[in-house]
Amino acid sequence: MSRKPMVRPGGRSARVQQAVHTAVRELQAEVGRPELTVPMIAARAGVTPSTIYRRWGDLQELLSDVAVERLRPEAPPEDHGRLLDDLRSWAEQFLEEMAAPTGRAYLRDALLGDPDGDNAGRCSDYAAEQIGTVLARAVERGEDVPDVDTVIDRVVAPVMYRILFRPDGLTGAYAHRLAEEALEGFSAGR
Amino acid sequence: MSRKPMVRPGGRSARVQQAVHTAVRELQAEVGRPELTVPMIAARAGVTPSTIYRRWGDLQELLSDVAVERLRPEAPPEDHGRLLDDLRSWAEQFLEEMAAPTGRAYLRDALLGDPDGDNAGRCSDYAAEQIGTVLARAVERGEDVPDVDTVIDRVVAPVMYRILFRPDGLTGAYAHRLAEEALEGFSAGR
DNA sequence: GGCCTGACGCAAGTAATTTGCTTTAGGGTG
DNA sequence: CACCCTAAAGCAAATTACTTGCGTCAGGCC
Repeated sequence: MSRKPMVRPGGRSARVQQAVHTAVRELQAEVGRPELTVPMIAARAGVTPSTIYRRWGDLQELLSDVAVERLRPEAPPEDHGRLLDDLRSWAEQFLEEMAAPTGRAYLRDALLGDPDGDNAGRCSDYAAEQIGTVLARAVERGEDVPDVDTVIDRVVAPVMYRILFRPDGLTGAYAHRLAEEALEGFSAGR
Repeated sequence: MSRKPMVRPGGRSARVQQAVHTAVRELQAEVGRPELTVPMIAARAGVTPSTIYRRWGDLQELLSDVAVERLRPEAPPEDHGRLLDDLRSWAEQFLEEMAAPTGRAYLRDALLGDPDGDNAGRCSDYAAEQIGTVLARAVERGEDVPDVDTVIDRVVAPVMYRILFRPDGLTGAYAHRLAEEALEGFSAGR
């Protein structure tokens, strides 16, 4: 029942979706997010506005789609050979990416135009996947590890909460501390 | 530099603000959030649309204002005579309030139309204040207590994260567990 | 009590959104 | 491979929302 159809690559829908997404990214860079309008995007994408309205409903849902795409991690987390180091480093990068002005903007957009919580769920899945990778590696090495959910509660949630609700004074050190505390009581704990 | 002036009660601005906020709440109940429009609110409040646009900028900022008001806690947390019980009970109520459809909607609105993060900060302050009260009482009793920030990281943040990103399967038991874990290592811990 | 400022009302102009109808691309079937 | 059938796109008119300039008024401050 989503407005985002599962289009096969190569079809016309796919080309339109591609063109529109590209147009959004280009225009975001050129004129800035607050000046963006649906007709402007449509013109750039070589599409009529009504197409966008019909497919995405409104600007916010479209931006939400684009934002989620950009929040998808591009590479698996770095491997430092030890859970504590992996998690610390991942948390730090995660925080830096999300707390940067551009990251925060994407995050807001992703949450914003998301009536059914679908895109938000996707963001959460990305993080869970990354953490799953880190933990799986540690298990492979024979380390004793916590649940993915525990790490989400102890690391991801605090970072997100602070980014969204109290955006001041976020440092890499904070991310490190969270990672360490999340591992207390496990073999990887300090 | 906010668009929300600190109007003294009794002035005309105050009356307009009051009328508009009331109109928003009434119409939210009557027609539902997605059907809300600025002209509709203006008509109900007995005000011209341009007044709303000039004062709030757009619908989202107005809704954000209204939402923050409704998220303000109405009473101090219950006193059960023991930190663990106080925190458990508070966390449960907090979760229930925020996870309910209406609470989630307010939360989203509050975050949503909030360019400067001002309203989000206010929400966080509300929670911090409530927790501060709970902890202060415990100190009064001679209990050993964690920081407000620790409780926020361990209880508030996970609840909020799940509400925003993974809205399924939230139960009071989860809130209890978070409260208990937040107090581990303190005199109130189980 | 009389100015002065900031906020509101009004109305005209501009831009965005919705909608009904037509056209077309491209997948499915024989 | 050609033909239909449907989902999605184009087009254009109608509606609705938003912006803006200017006149007016309330109410705070001498």
